[in-house]
Amino acid sequence: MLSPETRPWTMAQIAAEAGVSATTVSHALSGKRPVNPETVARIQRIVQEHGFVPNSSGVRLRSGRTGVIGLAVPDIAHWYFGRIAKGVEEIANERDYGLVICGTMNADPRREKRYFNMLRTRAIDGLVYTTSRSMSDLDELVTVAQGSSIVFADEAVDRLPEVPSVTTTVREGARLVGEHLRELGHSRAVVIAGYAGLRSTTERVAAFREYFPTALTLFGDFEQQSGYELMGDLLANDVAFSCVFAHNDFMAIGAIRRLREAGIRVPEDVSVVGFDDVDVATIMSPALTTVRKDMVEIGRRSARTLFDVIEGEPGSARSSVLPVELVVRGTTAPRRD
Amino acid sequence: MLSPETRPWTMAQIAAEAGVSATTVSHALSGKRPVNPETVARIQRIVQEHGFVPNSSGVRLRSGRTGVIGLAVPDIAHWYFGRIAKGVEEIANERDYGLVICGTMNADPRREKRYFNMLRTRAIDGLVYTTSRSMSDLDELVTVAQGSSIVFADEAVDRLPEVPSVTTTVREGARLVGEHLRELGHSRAVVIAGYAGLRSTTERVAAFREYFPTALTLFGDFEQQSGYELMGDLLANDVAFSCVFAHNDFMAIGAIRRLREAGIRVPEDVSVVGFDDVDVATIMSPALTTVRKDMVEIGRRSARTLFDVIEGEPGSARSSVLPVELVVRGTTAPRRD
DNA sequence: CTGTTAGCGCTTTCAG
DNA sequence: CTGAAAGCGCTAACAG
Repeated sequence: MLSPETRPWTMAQIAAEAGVSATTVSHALSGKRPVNPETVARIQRIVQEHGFVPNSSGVRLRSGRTGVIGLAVPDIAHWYFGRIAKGVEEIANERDYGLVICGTMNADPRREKRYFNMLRTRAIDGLVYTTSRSMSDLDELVTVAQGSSIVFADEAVDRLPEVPSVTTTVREGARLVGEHLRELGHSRAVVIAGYAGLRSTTERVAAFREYFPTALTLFGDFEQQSGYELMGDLLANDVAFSCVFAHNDFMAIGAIRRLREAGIRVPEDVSVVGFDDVDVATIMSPALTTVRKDMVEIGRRSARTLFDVIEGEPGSARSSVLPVELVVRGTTAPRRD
Repeated sequence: MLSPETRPWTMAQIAAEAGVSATTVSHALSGKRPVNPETVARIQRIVQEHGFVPNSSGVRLRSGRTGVIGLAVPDIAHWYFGRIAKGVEEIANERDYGLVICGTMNADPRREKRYFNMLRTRAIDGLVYTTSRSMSDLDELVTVAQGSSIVFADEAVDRLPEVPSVTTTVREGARLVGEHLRELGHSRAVVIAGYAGLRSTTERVAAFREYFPTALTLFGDFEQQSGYELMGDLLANDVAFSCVFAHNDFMAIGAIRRLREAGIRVPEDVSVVGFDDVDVATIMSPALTTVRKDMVEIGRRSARTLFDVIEGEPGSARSSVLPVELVVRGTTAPRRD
């Protein structure tokens, strides 16, 4: 770019310069076999001088490994997946792996094909896969999963039970919410749920029903707007309720906005609980009662599990389920008639 | 992983199976030279059957290109850098490039070394570099920048004027803020600025001074907490002001929180303006008056510029400066005595 | 239309 | 302690 043609030095050139063979340079740098200290010193000097670093394509072809893992997320700009990415990146970096991010744009098939191919072409050694909705091309994933290193983060895929996953106790989270609202004296609840196709949605709906068996359940898309609109529908239809369980904080925030516009106070008239514990939950006023999921930890754990798959004893990679925690803040209050 | 040893097929094996040479397989797949249609068909079939895809390490070693670009960001989980990443990813994907994300953890030297090395080892073809503070190891960057493809996103580096950058008209943004507050009748302002070492900070401070020449300026770190604390200092010292210009929305939000705790109303008693226009700015109430920067577009433009550097005519890559826009919402109001 | 050869840059036998 | 040679998987020149 700046200098027109700065072809980097090759090991052979360094070797020539040092008056030794490439083999010796290789070993001097890796320490994988004894080399005369003087020779090492000389090589080091020349390496320093030219800023030589072994070309990674050569190393990769030779070793059959890339030193890179992939992370597939629907949208990297999303708070939720950003946190996961942070955790994955942290561990990858620790292990001296690179991380390539594949945005799936909410399951755009062309995009998905692309990172499946990265696995197939051995451009990456493994993949952490996340999704916020049901897969567009599950069949292809099933094929690719054979003989590849994959870990599902946050959401497992039912059809692939053998693939390790890192999930959370969402069922327990929903129970905590139900219990909390019951203790506050509420008896009529509505649920603004996540995607209908996700296991985590089904589980939460079922668990919440243990406390509110007849709770009306509407399915949204995890975006604020959908919480807003679904709440609008509820109000337009005169549904009677004194509390809302939203399957994530963004939808909860949207629902609260809609309630306020209708002159309904939160938490005085209606209690609202979210899920995930986004940053905003503490900023808003009143602060949002929610269920905390440690997204960064999900990322970390997923990456570690992936490395178990890649480097560990066969079968050493185990699925794990991380705990969640109810955080009671200001959007829930005792029922008032 | 699942199947114990599924070594992928090599081109040579496919060739043997098809009764042709590897060369022919290569050309049949790439179309770079005519191949007998029947032969092509046969090869296609075998390729399909075994799910063959050319090993990328081989291709890379041969071609000298990796088909991957890097993105260095302080923290991928941060709203700001997530947006940039989204834009970069979008364009990379469009060009069939992979994107590796390098978290610099706010300029951790070990981390920075790591992705500089990726450039050096030719593990990536180019790098989009962002920073939120002054560089930890500018000298190393200067060295690496020689003969490598780099683009600075969002913040240019003064010592490297030849490196293309994509920035915004922050100066103009600060002027708009000054003008707006003047028009509302304010005469005493304080500034909660960004890192002192950044050009964008200096520029904004200077531009705002055109309207409020004596505005007290405190430097923060772009985090909410710092806006909160700096506002605390201002209050503790009885500084007289009726409006605040914060260099980003998070600090603005922190400052507002602190003002409220002190019983000072926004915007009735004090007007507050942020910068960037984060999602939360619209959610909070009153909604935040701020200056909108299109972060995703910065990402896109940076990636395009990087591809100009990598693939374009030498010298075809140009720095660009994107516009910003004042968004007047609810946290600013006419001065009241 | 097709094959042979060579070589990208590296590491690892095997042989001194 | 060191080197020569082979080969990872692919493709471009050079022959047919």
